[in-house]
Amino acid sequence: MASPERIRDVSGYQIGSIPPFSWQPPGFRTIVDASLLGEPVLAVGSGTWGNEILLSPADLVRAASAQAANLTGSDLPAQVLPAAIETPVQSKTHSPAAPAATETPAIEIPAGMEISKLHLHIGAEVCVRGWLSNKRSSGGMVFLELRDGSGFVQAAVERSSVNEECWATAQTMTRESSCLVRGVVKAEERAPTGIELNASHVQTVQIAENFPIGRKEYAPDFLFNLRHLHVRSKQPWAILRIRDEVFHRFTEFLRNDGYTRVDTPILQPTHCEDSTQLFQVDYFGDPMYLSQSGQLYLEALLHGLGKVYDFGPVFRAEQSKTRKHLCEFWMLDWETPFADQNAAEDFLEAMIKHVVGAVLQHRRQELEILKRDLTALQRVRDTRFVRLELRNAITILNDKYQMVLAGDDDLSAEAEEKLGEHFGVPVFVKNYPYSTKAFYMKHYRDAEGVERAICADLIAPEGAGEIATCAVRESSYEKLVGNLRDRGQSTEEYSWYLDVRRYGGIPHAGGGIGPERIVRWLTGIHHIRETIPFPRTLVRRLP
RNA sequence: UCCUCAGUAGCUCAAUGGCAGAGCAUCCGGCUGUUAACCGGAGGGUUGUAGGUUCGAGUCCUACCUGAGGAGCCA
Repeated sequence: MASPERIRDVSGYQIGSIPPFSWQPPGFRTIVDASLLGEPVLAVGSGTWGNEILLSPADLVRAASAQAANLTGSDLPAQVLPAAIETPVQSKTHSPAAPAATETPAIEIPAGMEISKLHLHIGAEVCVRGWLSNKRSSGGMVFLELRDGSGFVQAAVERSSVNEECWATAQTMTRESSCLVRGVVKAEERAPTGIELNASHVQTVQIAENFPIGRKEYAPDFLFNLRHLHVRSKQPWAILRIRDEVFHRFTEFLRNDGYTRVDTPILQPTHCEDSTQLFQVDYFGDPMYLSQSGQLYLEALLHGLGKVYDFGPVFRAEQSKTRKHLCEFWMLDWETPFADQNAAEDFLEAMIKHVVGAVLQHRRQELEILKRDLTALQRVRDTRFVRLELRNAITILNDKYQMVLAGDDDLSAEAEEKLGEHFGVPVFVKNYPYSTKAFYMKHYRDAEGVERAICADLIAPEGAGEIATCAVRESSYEKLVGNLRDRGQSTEEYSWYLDVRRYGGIPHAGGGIGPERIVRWLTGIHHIRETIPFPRTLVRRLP
């Protein structure tokens, strides 16, 4: 099989590129030889954009190999191909009536090139398919700032180098119109991204109406009312791409470590946490509740599948109105058999570092758009997290930050911020009083007679606050029953959960992560509602 | 749920109790290297709602609505 370098040398194209059909490198003119005609991924199109051929990376490898064997001298395929293979042209609408103004017109869709890959094709003629995110003009020049989801690029349209129709299109195209722009890719330091498309052909797919969001600062309420349109802007783009990276890298880490993803029910008959408020729904006449955590189900699954995690939306009807709370958010719970608290903390730390490292590596452009301080994230990636007993954390806060906290007070938002500021890396605050924690946590009586849960909250720096939590679960049937009774809870409601302890119970530990809080922290974004495509908060239910 | 603040053009904001203003956006015109381009012109108003004080209220008072920030709770 040919190496990527070999393919590039022979063809002048990198793996993954989409050479136009008319392209004919020396000694390689019949790239599509007879042996390739049978490949289903091969597609040739002919339309206003010229004859074009789409090749997958695998095709390129095969093509380069084939060239070495038998390409020389054969020129049959050039005549055979267009008739032999169907064109990838979108079928036209059959409606005899003229389309309404807002209807997307039937057009021939040319092969396109993602903006994020343009830098690999300097000098090539390509077609960018996307939207006009902004437009600037200067006499005989129009600069089209294009967006296709993968990135942003500026196309320069010069009056003297396009036809009348394309010039008129470029001049009159409105912001957010969908369009096809063909041109030669070139390095251009005057362009915002250093790369520019020298446009030869401009065509609109649909002219956009006057877009309600301009290029300026707006109040949050205005933007969230238009969230369905705001997601086209650069800041949401950067945040949601970092969100994607975070979500992906968590599941990647867990899978690589042998964890099985198991999904827990969203409709649940009981509370998982005993403190938070639930959304109630009517379930064929009976009350059910939207999940606030899959934790209890995950513990049952652990006894069948070993290392497990779940990842999905959860719902809390708390009257919380802060920049750290959503009513609908995603939660990742994991559970590890035969693990103790130290193992849970080490695992959580490794997982967070994996995610932070991946975001630094793969989402650099997005972090720069958000003007994020990278050194703070690099320090997190490279430094061991702090581990601290709650009482020691309180001593630090009282001594160094003039706070007045008792030995077993829960940490306030201000206390969390000070703690993050003090260390500059995430801090595990360990062993809270059991009375403030959930009934399923294993607990012990300390030297001063305080009943403490074996647990830790992970507090992130830079004002991010609590981003994750982990704990050892109570594995004794009798003690769990006692925990529920002490709190006045019905053991009948939790009978299935208690049942798990009766058949080969084991010590185990696990935790929960709030990915949106991680995203808020990594992006440095002020409010958590920016970290989810369509936020649900106390005051927001639309769009 | 509690505390604090805000609401004026499509958007961001001005306006001592005395004529309702600017920038951006939109439309028209100009400019062959723009970077939220720039320059010239035009259109655009039930000042959140209801009531009150006053010769006169965007401005003062009361209630309500909406939003923002913070608290508690949590991921």
